[in-house]
Amino acid sequence: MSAVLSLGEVSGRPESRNWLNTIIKGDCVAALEALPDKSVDVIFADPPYNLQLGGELTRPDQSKVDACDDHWDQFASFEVYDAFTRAWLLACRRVLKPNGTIWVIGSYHNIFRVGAIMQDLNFWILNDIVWRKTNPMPNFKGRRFQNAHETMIWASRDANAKAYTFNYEAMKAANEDVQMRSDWLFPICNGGERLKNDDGDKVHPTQKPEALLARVLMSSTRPGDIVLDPFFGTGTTGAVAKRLGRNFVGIEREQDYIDAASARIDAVEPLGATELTVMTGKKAEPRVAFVSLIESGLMKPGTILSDARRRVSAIVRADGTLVSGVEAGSIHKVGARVQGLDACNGWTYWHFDDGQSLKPIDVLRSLIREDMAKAG
Amino acid sequence: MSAVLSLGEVSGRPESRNWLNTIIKGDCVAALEALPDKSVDVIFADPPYNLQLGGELTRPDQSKVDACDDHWDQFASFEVYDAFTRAWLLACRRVLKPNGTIWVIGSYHNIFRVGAIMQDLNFWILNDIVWRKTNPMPNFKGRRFQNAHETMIWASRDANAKAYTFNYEAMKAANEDVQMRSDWLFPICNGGERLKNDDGDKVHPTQKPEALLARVLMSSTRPGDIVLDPFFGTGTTGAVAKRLGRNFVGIEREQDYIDAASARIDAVEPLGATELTVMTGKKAEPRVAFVSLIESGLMKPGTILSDARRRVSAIVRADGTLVSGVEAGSIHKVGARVQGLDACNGWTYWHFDDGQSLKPIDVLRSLIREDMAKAG
DNA sequence: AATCCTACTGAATCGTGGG
DNA sequence: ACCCACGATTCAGTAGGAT
Repeated sequence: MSAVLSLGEVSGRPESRNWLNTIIKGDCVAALEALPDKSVDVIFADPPYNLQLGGELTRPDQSKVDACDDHWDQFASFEVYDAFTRAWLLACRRVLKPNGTIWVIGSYHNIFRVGAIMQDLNFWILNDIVWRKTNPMPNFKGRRFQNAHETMIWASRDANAKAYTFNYEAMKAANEDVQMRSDWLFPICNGGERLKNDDGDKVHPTQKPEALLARVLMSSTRPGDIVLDPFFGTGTTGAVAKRLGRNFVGIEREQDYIDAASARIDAVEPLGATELTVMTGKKAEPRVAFVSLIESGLMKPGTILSDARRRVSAIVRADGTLVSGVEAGSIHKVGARVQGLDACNGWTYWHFDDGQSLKPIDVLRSLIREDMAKAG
Repeated sequence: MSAVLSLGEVSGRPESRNWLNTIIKGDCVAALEALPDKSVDVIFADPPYNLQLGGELTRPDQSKVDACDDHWDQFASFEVYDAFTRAWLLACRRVLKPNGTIWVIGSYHNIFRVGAIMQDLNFWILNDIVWRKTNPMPNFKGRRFQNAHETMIWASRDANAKAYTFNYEAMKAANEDVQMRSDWLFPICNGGERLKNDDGDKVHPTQKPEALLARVLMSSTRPGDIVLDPFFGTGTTGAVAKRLGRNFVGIEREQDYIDAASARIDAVEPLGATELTVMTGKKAEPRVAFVSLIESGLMKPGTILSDARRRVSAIVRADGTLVSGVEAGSIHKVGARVQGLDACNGWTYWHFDDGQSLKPIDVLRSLIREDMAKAG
């Protein structure tokens, strides 16, 4: 079974990390306070939604809807819920690395309060993501629109944390080569994935689908990252993290949920390194200085470069700068000046003649990068 | 031109309503305070989003993105924005009829604060609606998911206000005969619908598509209702309200927007009554007592009724009650008892044999209702 | 064997009107 | 205010048994 730690067993010493890939049993805020500062890369939080349900709800066939009326979802007032929310978000903030990000999922019952508090605590919202359900529960009384989605807030630690992980190219490739949008379509957690106890009842009333977590982790973490889930429940976050080669830490109060999560995670087979290689765009690739083309002999000083239509030309100087008429400077700056623009990507703007046709100098950069990759 | 009222011209006397189908020029809160209590059916509000833009944003081709950097979208802090939001929401609340509803649209920059404040002010959220854009602006820097949606909150005045308007049947009919979901797909406003000035520049930076407003008003208002828009802008709400046979009131500070809105609304041709007839369900039809079937001779005492499969039968008594075995009572109560359920719609459960087949007694109720309609 | 029928279920702030 | 009768209202999917 996956290790389960009681609160007293958690080592707060940064070098220990005995809490890695374990479930910490205890209150969310107390457990968070046992973890060291700036120790996790990403947090996924699925807090109580504070549904304020009235009486019972029946379907048109008079069957009863099995509502989420668990004690842990009950709060006396908005004030109490807000205080709870502020406490766990603040504790999360301390544990999060400076360039880490946090995801919080909710519905209209709670997500507005959560989002406002996140902003108040200086988290910087990067996106709100809509999980569109393919198969939501209908509105049985015909008094509202069918509540067919939930909302996730994705935020960095603060507005200045620019170096958070976002696997833009991988998301784009996974989405027919267009940018991944802020609305995602997934079925609710059903069928074989849904954990049931011996009586055939669901173990947890609000188990999230693994596909949702997989997209969250694939987009905002790298293999080996540490993912914290302060409301672990039956461990969807842990199961997906393990499968995707990420480390997890879960916090959970209820022993039933811990037992189910632990067994579930044990059964997960991690994917191999090849499957996990994240598609990266140019951003993640090493920077190449234009001068290194000259240094490596791929480009000779004095070479004449031009734009794709040979309307503008420039001469390569030995120091890696370019001259075009009166303009001199980097490939980017000169490219911008000759076009009268503020900026320009010189790698794609400037071309060289290889004897047959004009090719962008970017192809030479690719050769350099291949060499860099071989060198490890 | 549509009438434009200055603040002093607004009549606060309930019987005057000289502000109907006008644009009130002035500050939002001040103008709201000039309107009488409980005087509007629905409010649609598109408040400033408080975008906190950093520097300029350029596309990959180095063209500049024309951001919404207007003075009215600038707030010094979250506190200032919150105070502003609370003030206009509170003013709206007083003006709203007890069974009225309010729509507020926003993005992740402001919608969480707005939603939390709405809850604090005791508005009762009915749905959050996601407007999915078919053609959102891309994320040019590749650092986030494409922000492809905006969020609307639909709320009643308080939790006890149950008699708000929701045209459930019309929405369902408009959606391939399944319930309308909380995620709506529309293009952003451009092309001929987008108002441009003589220079070809857009008149308003955030003009909303008429299709969005049309669904809002078709779902939550009836012809003749009064729709208030406290941030009228270029009058999309007014134009759609007029077209759909609803009355509008707009509040706007900027003369340029007022001029554009006024001319725009003048050009709108209202639809006729036939086109505007709202599809309704059984809920809207008059109640019929089962005994009136007997009184009118459509059903004779002693008739034997059964369920659709002839598994259960019952005898009609002269007083409009039913007997089935030991159970006796109304068609609903006996229907529930014989099925072991808490409730049952006797009109659809019980059937009679017309010599050819079993028909639900509901067809007889329809005949009664036809007679009632003829009689006026 | 393939198809059909029935039962069940999912984070739900889910009615109206007369006495 | 509460109480109670009336009677309106569901989509996608899974599971298992019947045809």
